[in-house]
Amino acid sequence: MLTERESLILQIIIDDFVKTAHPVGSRKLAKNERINLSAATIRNVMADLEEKELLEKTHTSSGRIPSEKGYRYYVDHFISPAINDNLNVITHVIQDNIIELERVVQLSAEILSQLTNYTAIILGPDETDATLKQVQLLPLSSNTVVAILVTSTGHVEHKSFTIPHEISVSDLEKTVNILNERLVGIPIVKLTHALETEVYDIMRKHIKNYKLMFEYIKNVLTYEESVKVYIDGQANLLMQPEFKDVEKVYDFYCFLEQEEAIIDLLKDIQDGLQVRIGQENEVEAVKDLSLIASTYRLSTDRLGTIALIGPTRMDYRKVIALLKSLSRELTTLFAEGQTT
Amino acid sequence: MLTERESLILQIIIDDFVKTAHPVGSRKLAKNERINLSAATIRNVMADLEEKELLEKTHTSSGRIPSEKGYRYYVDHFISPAINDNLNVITHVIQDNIIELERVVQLSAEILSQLTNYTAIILGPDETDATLKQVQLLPLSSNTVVAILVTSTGHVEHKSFTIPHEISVSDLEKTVNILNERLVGIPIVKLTHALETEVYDIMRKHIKNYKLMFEYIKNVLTYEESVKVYIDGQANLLMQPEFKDVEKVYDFYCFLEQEEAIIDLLKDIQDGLQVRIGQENEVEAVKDLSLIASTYRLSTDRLGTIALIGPTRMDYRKVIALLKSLSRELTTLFAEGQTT
DNA sequence: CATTAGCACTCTACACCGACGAGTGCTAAC
DNA sequence: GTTAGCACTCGTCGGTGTAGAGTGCTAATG
Repeated sequence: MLTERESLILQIIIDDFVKTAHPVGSRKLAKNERINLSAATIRNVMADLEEKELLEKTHTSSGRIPSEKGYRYYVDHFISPAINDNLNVITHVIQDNIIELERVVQLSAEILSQLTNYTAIILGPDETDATLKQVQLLPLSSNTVVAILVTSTGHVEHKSFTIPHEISVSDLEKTVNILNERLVGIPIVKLTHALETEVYDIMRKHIKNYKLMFEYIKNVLTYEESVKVYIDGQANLLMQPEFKDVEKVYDFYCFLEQEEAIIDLLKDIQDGLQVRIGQENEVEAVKDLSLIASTYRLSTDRLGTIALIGPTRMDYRKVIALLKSLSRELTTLFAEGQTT
Repeated sequence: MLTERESLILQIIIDDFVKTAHPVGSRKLAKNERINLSAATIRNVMADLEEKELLEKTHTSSGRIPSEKGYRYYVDHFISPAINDNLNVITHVIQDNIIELERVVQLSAEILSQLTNYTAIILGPDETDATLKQVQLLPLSSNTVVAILVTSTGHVEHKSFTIPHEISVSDLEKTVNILNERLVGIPIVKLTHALETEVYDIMRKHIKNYKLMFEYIKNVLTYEESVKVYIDGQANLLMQPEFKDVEKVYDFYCFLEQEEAIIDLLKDIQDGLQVRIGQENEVEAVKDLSLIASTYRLSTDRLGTIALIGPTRMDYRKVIALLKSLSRELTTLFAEGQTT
């Protein structure tokens, strides 16, 4: 445990470093109004804090910078969990009283990244246990068809195909009927299986070109990614001094290009708010960045994730308050429906 | 016009500079097998080429680098328009004989960026003159609805809403029927107008909460962006030496974050292949990069754009061949439908 | 007359040096 | 316990010198 004085100094050092990105020295601290100690005393305290691994030096005679452990301490002890000012960030922006869910999420990412100057990532809910609500095959021209697949959660997937002449319109219609009869209500992930056990035989009886048709249907019903990823403010991080060398930028951008990696990073964010500082992240490309993540609730059983990525030197207090507020706001927004 | 010798030297200089990114000097050129001249002679030729503004120096005693005009000359004179090797880049990759259009386009962008190490941008076709094919409102739970809108071109748009209790399921059904009766076949851009002239009165007669409902419908039918943008290989450019300073990276990435800007950049790419070198681009953020763009045809009247962005020091020959080949390939792919 | 060898010149990249300043740790005095 | 003072460390910045790559010009050459 830290003494009162140590706490104060650690806090001021972090606040200062977050602002300036320069190591902070004892003289500078001594000038701070909140401290009435000489530089020498402060040096002693700083030495103690360094011994406790909360501070680091960049070289033997430099000022101190917070270590990751230092940030961790800051987050755990200096940020009151009670900050619950509802900032109404979103509600302020939505003038329209009609809420289009996807748009709201996208907007949230935008706002978040603009307000913080970090990179915002929002995941839609995991749709893996949704069930099939409806299948539709709509012919567009003589040889193209658009297939539309709706899940119980309102997720819509569509694919356009060019189809061979062997397949007739009436066969398409018949097939859709069969699918809707047999497959509605089945979990998305089990569709391909159900297709083979439930549908194949029926198709064989009623459809002329059933083999070819079956291949198409299988393709339509093959579910791909289950989570939607929204990113905003990618370029923001480039302005941070920790990104001055292109190497780091490259690693990070490669990471952002892979949706799976992003999902991987955020997969174990459960209820509540999490802060992961530097090495605490398991994903290599984020190991010298910090992640603040929280969940929001689209409906009782559909959880989305909302996150910010920035340098470890990050304004945790502000970001945490913001994210907390936003995730709460999103949840109530989706729960209540529109606010007339 | 250039002499034989000048042509050769210009060509070799550009080829070399494209490979190494270092200014090329006379001694280095003299060693090239394709040239049997002394360094001094070459220097004279280079001076001539510089006078014609095809070459530049980075400082008084440096080797030469191509100017933008030099690249332009290279592209116009040294790249035979006849390169028509069908590389079958796409067809090689699609093992599956079922073609999902959107996936193909996405895949193309991926392949293109991987093969070239530049950034690939593909635009879907302009959908502004498509007409409405179908509207659907599917209730998901007591207070959520998903609206699905299909155009004649197979474009599917969907929006999820939370709706107030005042609106009943039967009213929803009635509304959808009215919409499909009255609006199918109308161009997307004119939907909001048609809604007010054609539908409002009918709704008033048949729907209980017609005013509120109308607001929702209006929202559903409001068309947003008309062109889809696929980007791949954003990070690629970071490896190019011309991106070593973060400033440039920042500008470029800000550009990529704005879809409108991208569409703006590519809007006047018409039939055929275009090469825009550096300043030839009108968009500020791309003024020191080069753009190679071509069109592909999804169906008779639906044109998409496929483009590569890289440094002006670019392997034009390779890129042009590749893009030509790919755009042709896409066009035939979509025209023929699947190749069984 | 085109080509080439030679030479003086220019400019960059790089390493090195020294001064300066910010900061530390330690010790002795308050 | 706190502070002033001092020696010491290290990074930054400007200047300086050298090596190397490259040029332009001129005079010699075939």
